[in-house]
Amino acid sequence: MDNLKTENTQLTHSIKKIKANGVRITPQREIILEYLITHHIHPSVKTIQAGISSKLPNLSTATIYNTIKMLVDNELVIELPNKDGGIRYDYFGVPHFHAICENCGKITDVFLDEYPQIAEELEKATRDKSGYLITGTKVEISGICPECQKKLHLDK
Amino acid sequence: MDNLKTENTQLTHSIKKIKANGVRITPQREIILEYLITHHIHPSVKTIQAGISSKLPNLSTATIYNTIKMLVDNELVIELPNKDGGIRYDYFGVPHFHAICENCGKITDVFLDEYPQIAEELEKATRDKSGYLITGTKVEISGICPECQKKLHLDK
DNA sequence: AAAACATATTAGAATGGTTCTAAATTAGAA
DNA sequence: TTCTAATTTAGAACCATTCTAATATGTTTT
Ligand SMILES: [Mn+2]
Ligand SMILES: [Mn+2]
Ligand SMILES: [Zn+2]
Ligand SMILES: [Zn+2]
Repeated sequence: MDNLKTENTQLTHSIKKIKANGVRITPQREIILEYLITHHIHPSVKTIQAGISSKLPNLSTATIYNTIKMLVDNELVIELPNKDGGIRYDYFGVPHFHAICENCGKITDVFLDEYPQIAEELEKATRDKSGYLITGTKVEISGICPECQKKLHLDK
Repeated sequence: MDNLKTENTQLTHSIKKIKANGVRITPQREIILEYLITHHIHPSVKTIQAGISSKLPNLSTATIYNTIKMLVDNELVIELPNKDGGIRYDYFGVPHFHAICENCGKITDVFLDEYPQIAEELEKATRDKSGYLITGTKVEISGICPECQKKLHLDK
């Protein structure tokens, strides 16, 4: 499995980056970060808590929120707020954008070679037209995922 | 003012579209819709309520939420969930995308002639790679608005 | 190694935006 | 005008997120 090596590398590099910013690594922080690196389901806080409950049975939700805030500040994780009031989280290694199912809420990664150039084009237009100082770009495509198309008899 | 004519036209057409779908028009609904068409600040529910309180002093928040849901179902309004837990709303006449200030929360429209083609390119990639049935696309550029750049002494 | 200090974690309370509920009102059809 | 289904309303309920203050842990200093 080549993914494992990549994910180990990502974990090592992320921890180094965090420490370089003078922030402590704790067992809680490392386990939450590892969960985010190894799970690509764009989990909510509740999903993260359930996913690591065997390793950290007494983990407080406050710690998850605090850790995520730290990871966002360190530009390792992005937030994906949704219409249902919750926020989902994504370890943002390789630039990509998202397809979101309006029926089941699933968030699917879309990797496109041209995406960085497209994002740059949109950012340049924003800079020129609005004068904003740009820090990041987010693209979300709404729709119905293949599984829900079947469920709802929308396929073919 | 040429905007006024456009906005009146948008109001008329929107009401026609709603009625065509068999939905009743009430004073509350018309006033909320008119507010959304004539204000481009991407307001929250609370901002909408404050903005029309002279016309509708007893307007319930439930009615605003219900009306917005109806307008979203009728594809006249889009929702912009944000990281602070709230949702902001946008009458979505001409396709465009948004710049969002991380400091003050302001949402600025960006109109770009090439945007519809770019959105179509991203949607095609999503269809091909993920099999989603696409219903809409959203682009959000994060950054610091010109006013906040001055406040924070980030300008020049 | 021990003490002192700074930082992080925890359980539970507080907050606040959104949704729900049930009674009163109203729009539009007949 | 009468009738009925849809809509509005005030306030309660819900639930994700933030806050609080006590406890625990890590880092640095002696
Ligand atoms: Mn992702
Ligand atoms: Mn807009
Ligand atoms: Zn789905
Ligand atoms: Zn600003």
